[in-house]
Amino acid sequence: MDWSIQEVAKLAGTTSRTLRHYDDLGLLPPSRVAANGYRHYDQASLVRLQRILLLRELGLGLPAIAEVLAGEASEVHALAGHLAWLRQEQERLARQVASVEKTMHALEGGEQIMAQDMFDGFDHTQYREEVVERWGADAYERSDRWWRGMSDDEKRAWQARTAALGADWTDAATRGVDPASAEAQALAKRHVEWLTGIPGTPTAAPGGDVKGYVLGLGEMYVADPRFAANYGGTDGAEFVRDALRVYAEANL
Amino acid sequence: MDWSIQEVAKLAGTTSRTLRHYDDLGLLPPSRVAANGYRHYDQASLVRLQRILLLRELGLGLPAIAEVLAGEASEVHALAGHLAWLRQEQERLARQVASVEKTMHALEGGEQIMAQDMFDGFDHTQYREEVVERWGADAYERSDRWWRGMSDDEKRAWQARTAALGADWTDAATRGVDPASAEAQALAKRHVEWLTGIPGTPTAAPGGDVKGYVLGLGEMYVADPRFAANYGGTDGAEFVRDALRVYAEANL
DNA sequence: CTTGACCTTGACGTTGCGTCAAGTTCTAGC
DNA sequence: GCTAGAACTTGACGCAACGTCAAGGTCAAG
Repeated sequence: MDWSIQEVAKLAGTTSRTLRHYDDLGLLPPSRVAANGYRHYDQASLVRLQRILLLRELGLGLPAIAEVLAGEASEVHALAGHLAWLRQEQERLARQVASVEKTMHALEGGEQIMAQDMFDGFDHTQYREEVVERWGADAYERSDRWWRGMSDDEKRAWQARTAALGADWTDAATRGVDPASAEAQALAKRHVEWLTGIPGTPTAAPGGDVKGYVLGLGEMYVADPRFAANYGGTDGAEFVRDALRVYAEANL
Repeated sequence: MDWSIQEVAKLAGTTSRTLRHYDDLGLLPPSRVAANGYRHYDQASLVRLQRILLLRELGLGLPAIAEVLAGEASEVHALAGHLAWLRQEQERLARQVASVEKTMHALEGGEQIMAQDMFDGFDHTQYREEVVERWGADAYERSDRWWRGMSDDEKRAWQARTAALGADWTDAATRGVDPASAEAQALAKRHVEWLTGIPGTPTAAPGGDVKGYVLGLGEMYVADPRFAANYGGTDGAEFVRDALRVYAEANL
C-alpha cells in the first residue's frame, strides 16, 4: 500500500510542496522513489507525517521536530521549551499592544508624545513643579508656550538634539574622559548653547545669572535620578556636572 | 551640521547596516552623499529616523512606516490597523499555548492524545457510554485494553488508517460517487476490514451478527453528528451508510 | 497522437536586517 | 610621504517555512 505525493498531501491536509520540503530537509523521506523520480509514501510515512504536522501546529520549528523524531529529545522536553518561548512572545506582544494603545491615545487626544518619545528625551510637563518652584511660574509659562508653539517636526528636532547631546555625554562619561579635557569642554559648550534654546530660563535672557544657573543644574542632574538617567546614571551625571563646573568657571 | 553614518547610528541606537538598509528602501536617504560615496545625515534625517525607529518599536512593518512618513496614511490609522493585527496574534498565541499545555498534560499524565490528534480521528473514551450501552461493558473493556495496549506508534498508525479512510469517504462523497459503484464498494470493504481491527466488536469475533452491526453503525454515523463529522458531515455520512448498506446486503 | 493531470528539479520571494567579503578612503602617527 | 588602522562602500548569502512560477518529463485516457 503506497500513495503518491498528492494523495498523501490530501490525506494529511497539506501540500505536495511541503512534502518535498520535508524530503529536502531529510525530515520525511519517501518510503520509495520510483525509477521515474516520483515519490511514494507508505503507512509509516503517514504516521511520521502526522507527528510532524501535529508538532508544527503547536508551533515547533522543523529542527526541533527533527530532534524529537530522531529521539534526541523527548516530546515533553521540546514542548516545555517551546512553551517558555511562547510565553515570552505573549509578553512581548502584550507590551507592544500597550505601547501602541498609549501612543494612539496620545495622538488622538492631541497630546504630544514627549517623554514617551523614543529617546526618553525629557518630559516637559513632568517637571512643572520643579520649574515653577525653582524659577517661578512665569518661567514655566514661557517655557510651556514655547514648547507647545512648536510644530511636530520642530519638537522632534529638539528632542533629537536633546538626545544627541545626552548620548554624547554618556559616551564620553563611559570612556572615562577627563571633565576638563577639550572634548568634555566642547560638550559643555554645546550643553549651554542647548540650554539657551529654552526660553524662560536664565540662559535665554540677557543679563541673567547664567553661571549660577548652570552650576545649579549640574547639581540637580546628579541629585535627581530622573535627570541623571539622561546622562547614563549618577556617574554620568557627575561627569556632566564636573565638566559644566569647569566650563562655567572659565567662561561664564 | 551633519553626521557620518556611524555617528547617526550611535545617536539613534541602531546600526549602520540598518541605515544603509533604509537607504536602499528609500525610507531614509542620506541628506548628502559625498564624492567618495560616504553617506551624511543632517538634523532632519535624524528626526525622520526617530519616527521610523519609534514606529518600528511598536511593531509596524517598514512598508507601513513608509506610508505614514509619506503622508499617505495617518499615524493613528496605521497604528489602529497594526493593533488589530497584534490582537490577532495574541489570540493565536493564546490558542497555541493552550494546545501545548494540553498536549504536555496528556503526555505527562500518560494519557494518550486521541481525539485531539491531528486528524480528529476519533476519541476512544468519549464514546464509552454509547459503546457500553450498545454492546455491553465487556465489549468496551476489551476495546479499551486493546487501545491502551498499543505502542504510541501503533496508535498513531491506527489513527492514520482511520483518518485515511475518513478522507477517502469524504472525497468520494463530495465527488458525488454512486454508493453502489465499485469505488464506493471498495471503500465499504475497507471500512469493514478496518472495523475488524477493533476487538470487542461483533466484526472481530467469528459468528457475530456482522451484518446487523454494520447496518446499525451506518445509521449511527448519520444520526450522530460527532461521527458524521468524520465523513464530511451528514451528507457524507449518508453516503457512507448507503454504501455500507449495499455492501452488507451483498456480502455479509 | 494529443490532451490534461501529475510529477520532477530549480530558483526567486517573503521580513529586516546580521554578517562576512573584498575593495576604497580617511586619519593619524612616524 | 608612507603606512597602519579605522571607517566607508557595494554585493551577496543567511534565516523559517514554505508559496509560487518556470520549464520540462511522465502517465493514463480518448
